[in-house]
Amino acid sequence: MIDELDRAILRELQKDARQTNRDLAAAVGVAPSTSLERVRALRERGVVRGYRADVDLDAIGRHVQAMIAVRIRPPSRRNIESFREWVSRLSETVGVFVTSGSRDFLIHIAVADTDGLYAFVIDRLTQRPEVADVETSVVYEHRRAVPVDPIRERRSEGREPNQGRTG
Amino acid sequence: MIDELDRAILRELQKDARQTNRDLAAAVGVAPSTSLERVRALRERGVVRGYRADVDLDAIGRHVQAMIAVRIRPPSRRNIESFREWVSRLSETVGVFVTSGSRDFLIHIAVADTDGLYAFVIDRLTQRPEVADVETSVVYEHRRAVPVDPIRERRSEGREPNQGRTG
DNA sequence: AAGATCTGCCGAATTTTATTCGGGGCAAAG
DNA sequence: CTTTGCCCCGAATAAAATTCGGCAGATCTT
Repeated sequence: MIDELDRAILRELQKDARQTNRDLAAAVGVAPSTSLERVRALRERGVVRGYRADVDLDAIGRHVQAMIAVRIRPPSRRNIESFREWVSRLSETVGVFVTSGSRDFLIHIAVADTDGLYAFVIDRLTQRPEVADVETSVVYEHRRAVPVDPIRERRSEGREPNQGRTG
Repeated sequence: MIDELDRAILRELQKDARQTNRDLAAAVGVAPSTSLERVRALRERGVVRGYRADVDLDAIGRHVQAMIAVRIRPPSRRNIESFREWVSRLSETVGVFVTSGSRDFLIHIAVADTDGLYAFVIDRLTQRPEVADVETSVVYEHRRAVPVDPIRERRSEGREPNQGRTG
């Protein structure tokens, strides 16, 4: 389903999703028309959901990031989904993880300063009656990785990419 | 520093970082040459760090995601930085948060299945002597948000964008 | 208040890139 | 050994990015 050429393309598009198709083709070692077709297929199959700018939160005035663990009581579907929708829409929210374990949500937020962090917790979160418990951790650093490598790939029946002629 | 036009551009580039500059210009209501210049400036100033493809982890065979809280003992700079570098490079790792609070790291991973999750914890993490405590939470869902809106903006001396002539 | 100056926007011309499409090689199937 | 299918390639066309001279409005200067 996903061959080595696809993976190479995904790696490149993680590094720079806006590089020209010519550069992409050169980087992965195929003709531009080939990489164009592969990228189109990856999008159509939903492997690539889209392309996003990577914005420096500090540069747009959000100098403080935090991860907030929240417990919902009772953790009914109704409460979970309702809270998820609500928190996703807050302007402070950068990401939302719905989790198992002792906490139901991990909310990644970015705010202007520590006052903003405090205000988020005591003004926003505690507004919600289903929020039973909150634990805040300041995020000192956040790094993203490039998850494209094959993970203990189960042997698939798919063909490897045809190398064809090279001239 | 960041005016409303910049913010509109950032919002658009969150929706689709690969839309053509013409479309971007139309979406934010300026000429293509103007939006091109703005985007170039945003990149040069470091507001936009780059552009990344949004890859569906499930579609590339990583069916299980988890958030793993790790405590490092002793939490010395040496141990923290060494662990951060090491964990960032693992193929399972999607993101790494360095945090305050009772845990020093939050590691977002994506693996093939629950076996892979178990293996990550007992084979990888416990290999490291500085890892004192590990707590795993399965991630049922992960949503990203679009953090571009102004957050309690301090009044800055920057000029608002000149609207100029419209014809 | 009037002129000078600066900033940012515009639009046409040029350069670069994306996109399309017919054809060929390799591999598996018959 | 022939057929079939898949993937890749490269040239031609269409579309987009990029450059740049010039203008409008705001601010500064005198």
